[in-house]
Amino acid sequence: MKNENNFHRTIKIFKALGEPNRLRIFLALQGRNLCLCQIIPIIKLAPSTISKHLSLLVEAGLIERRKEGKMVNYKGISLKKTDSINRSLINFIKVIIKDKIAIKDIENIQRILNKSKEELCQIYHRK
Amino acid sequence: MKNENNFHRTIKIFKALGEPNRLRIFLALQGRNLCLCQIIPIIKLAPSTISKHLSLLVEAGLIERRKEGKMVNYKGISLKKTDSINRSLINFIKVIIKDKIAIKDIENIQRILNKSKEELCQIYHRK
DNA sequence: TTTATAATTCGCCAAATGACGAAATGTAGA
DNA sequence: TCTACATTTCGTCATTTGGCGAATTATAAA
Repeated sequence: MKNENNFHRTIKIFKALGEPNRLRIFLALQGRNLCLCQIIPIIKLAPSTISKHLSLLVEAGLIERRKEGKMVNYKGISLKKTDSINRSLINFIKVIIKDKIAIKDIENIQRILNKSKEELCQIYHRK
Repeated sequence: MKNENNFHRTIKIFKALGEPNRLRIFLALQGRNLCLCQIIPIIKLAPSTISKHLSLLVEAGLIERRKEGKMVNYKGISLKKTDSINRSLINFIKVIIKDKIAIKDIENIQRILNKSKEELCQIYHRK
């Protein structure tokens, strides 16, 4: 991997993860596939805001976007095909993921996964 | 170390390093002691701006401040007494430090270290 | 092809950020 | 004590960021 762009890529990564709601989204997507409608009840922000956050995380190469029908699934980058910068992020993630806020979010995710995506989408569309 | 504050501490770290000039300052201070007047010719910003950046890095626990007479020396946190978050940062640093921008800054530092601190201070005071 | 709906883009606003120069602070030496 | 000077704090400004709702896009189903 070229070192030339490491600096700018690093800035993007730090900027992306330096915002509390984005860090929470990023941690929620570790080893987990979630679509926008599932992230809304975790982060509790407007769909458009969350969508923007997700785009920034994709831009930084921290999560992956995959379209599936009408829905768009997001997940944390797979650890196998990571470059040296991403690899060094993994330890970081392992530490932060044990944090109170992250744990609370993940508990919340368990509850959300019991509901269908369709049901979750209806909640925010009906208002 | 308590996990409770990891989240907020992580935000502070990412925020601090997500700004190009601060990342450059942070990298310049890895294994190196520099005072404000030495950082000015590297980063080329107003003393007050650099001072503010340094304060943010101190706040995030990424660098240390030590007063020595009229001057204030800064250096990267020592790796020995680091906690788990800092330890996981070290790998990151090792990757970024090889970047073009960081290398250019460090070459510049070599030239600056040949000048006396007094001389460097005079440069920005005379205007 | 029309309709419903999941997500994104757009336009706006308030708050935060990064920059500067001027003023203030603190220390060393005269 | 007075002066010089290294750094920080303060006040201001332009730019960026994060939030929202409305409009748009894209896809699946009717």
